[in-house]
Amino acid sequence: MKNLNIKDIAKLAGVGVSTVSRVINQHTDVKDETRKHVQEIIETYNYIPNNSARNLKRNESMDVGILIKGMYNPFFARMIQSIEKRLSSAGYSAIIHYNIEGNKDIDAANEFILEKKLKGVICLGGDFDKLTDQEIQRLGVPFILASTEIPENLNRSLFSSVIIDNEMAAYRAVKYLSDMGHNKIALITTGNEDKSIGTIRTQGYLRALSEQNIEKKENYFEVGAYTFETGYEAMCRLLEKANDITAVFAISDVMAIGAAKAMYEKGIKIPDDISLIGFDDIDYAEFFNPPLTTVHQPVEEIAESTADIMIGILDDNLKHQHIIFDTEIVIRNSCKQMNC
Amino acid sequence: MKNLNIKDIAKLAGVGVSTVSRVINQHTDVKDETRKHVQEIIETYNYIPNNSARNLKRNESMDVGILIKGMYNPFFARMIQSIEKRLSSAGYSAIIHYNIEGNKDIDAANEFILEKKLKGVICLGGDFDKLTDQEIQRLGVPFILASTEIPENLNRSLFSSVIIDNEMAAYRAVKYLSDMGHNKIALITTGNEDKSIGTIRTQGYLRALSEQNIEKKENYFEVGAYTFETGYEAMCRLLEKANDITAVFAISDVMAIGAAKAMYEKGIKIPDDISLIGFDDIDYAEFFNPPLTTVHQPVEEIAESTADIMIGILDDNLKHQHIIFDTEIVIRNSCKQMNC
DNA sequence: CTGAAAGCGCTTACAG
DNA sequence: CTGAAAGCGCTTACAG
Repeated sequence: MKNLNIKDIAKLAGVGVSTVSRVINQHTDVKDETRKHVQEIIETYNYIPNNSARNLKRNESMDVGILIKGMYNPFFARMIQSIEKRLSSAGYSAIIHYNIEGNKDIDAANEFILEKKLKGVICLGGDFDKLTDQEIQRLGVPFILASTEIPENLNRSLFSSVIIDNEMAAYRAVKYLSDMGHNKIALITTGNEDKSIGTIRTQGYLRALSEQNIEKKENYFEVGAYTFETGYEAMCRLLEKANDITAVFAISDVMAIGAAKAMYEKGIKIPDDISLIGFDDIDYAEFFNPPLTTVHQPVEEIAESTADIMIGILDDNLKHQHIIFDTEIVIRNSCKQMNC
Repeated sequence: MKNLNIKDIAKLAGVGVSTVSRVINQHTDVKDETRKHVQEIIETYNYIPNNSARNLKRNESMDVGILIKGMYNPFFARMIQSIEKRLSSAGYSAIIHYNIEGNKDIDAANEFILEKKLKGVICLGGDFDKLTDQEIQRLGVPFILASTEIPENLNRSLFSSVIIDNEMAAYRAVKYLSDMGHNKIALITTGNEDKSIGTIRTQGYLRALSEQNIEKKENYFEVGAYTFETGYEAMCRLLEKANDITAVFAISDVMAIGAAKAMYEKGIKIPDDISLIGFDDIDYAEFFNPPLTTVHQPVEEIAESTADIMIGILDDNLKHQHIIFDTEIVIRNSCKQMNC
């Protein structure tokens, strides 16, 4: 069964293709009678316009692309919803595209723009380590990076960014433990494949140690990969090689919770024996037992700012801007003052 | 800065557009020298072919679409990865599309097929309540439903499905509680907006009660919406209106964990005071405290079967089939024998 | 091995 | 209010 095209419908309806097109696109300048008739034909034959052809011909859309890397990020679903809502109340539509791991993000953005004739692109996550000014300029539309580390060498006037200060947040988390009297603080971080966020959070940990004059110990380090299992395994290794630790900072809640499992299995009580602090404040954190002390990510705010910047640039020729949200530690019960 | 098209590249390279096209598409019949030269021009000018034009012109692709409804489903990310891997080792590519809530799934499938010239479509989740044979036939390509309830009135030879028996699984979960001596078993399910899975699991609960001659009580029912918060709130209400319950069956782990939080807050111990059983066996279930007894979803198996059926139909003219996976209860520590 | 030309299915001036 | 025609950027026979 061959699919009908606009020409077939025009013939069936006894009108020109332009008229069918006008009906499809809800143009007002069609006689009511004609419109109804064409609509009937369309429904009867279940005609669906071909999007490729539309995109190809169309000079312009009202669409903003959301390019996502990292399907597992627990925040992205909520951020997308929030961004989508704002964009649409400003008259724009969001088109979501998940970029495959291993695909260069800036190239994906470019293709996305060309194919969908996008008005702008928002990136959630992604690796822009080697991004150049030239590459950004080539996009030709407003470009916003959200929740990803941005290279320092870039010309800031070419793009926007909405992030948190990961280094500072990690610093504060570790400082918090230190202030509670801990000086044997292990770190569960991510490995080399994660070039951005994990590395920066590790830097915050190191700065806190050095400012508090706490010696950095090699055996206090372990590496996972943003999953429960790897957090669990990392903690098992830590308990083997560093049985004197009194606190653990995991750079993601998911890994923190995996680590907690390892402790329970060994009969180690949180926070009585070891204090545990995570990062992200995912939904689970609050519901974990004991509720997990962690660094809160202002997910809604990031999403809303991102959308607002895009809309601002598109509507008012607002300039590009760079927003860094402050983070707060959410104190729950998984950390405890050291006995003196 | 205008974007270059294939014609511009052809001119710049001093060749015809067909040659550029051949280079882009890795056809073998181009002189090495020519190919290299064209490739250089493409890189220098950072030419990116327009996908809309390609899709429009192309008669056929080697792509299978994965149409997803419900970004929050914790399993879909893993399923997609698994399906993608299998498809690609059979020579097909997966194209992922997230359908927006409120959009009719069968229409989205149709558009998707037309636009991308898909060889087949796999649906993860989605609502096919009112699907008709005619609508399936109109797609014109193999159609597989995975992890979603399928209407009974459909002609089974027109599509495939890979699911678990949700009714039986829920039945067993409740039977398990009953076998442990519980007969005051509350249910946290989903509301009317969830027409498929929630309703079926509720039916399993009801059948277990009736077969065990346990009276169904209105005040043992509460409704949430697949989130922690709604699970928590549902449990709070349950504790108000049904303080004699000894067990709770939540139709999703996420809600079960929310419910657990409510119990902790009230000083109710799991499983000593109330037993708790969930559904899904999400990663977190094992790491919860106490580890959550739940119904395991064979996620990998569902994904692999789905991919294999698609490949089979595409390659060997295999027929459509309907697979129902058996589920097992994973016994952890959140349920306890009643004292007699 | 290469190029000119037709055509994929639309939208949009343009003319009426 | 309506239709014929050009053209979006590609791919693919076809001819050489």
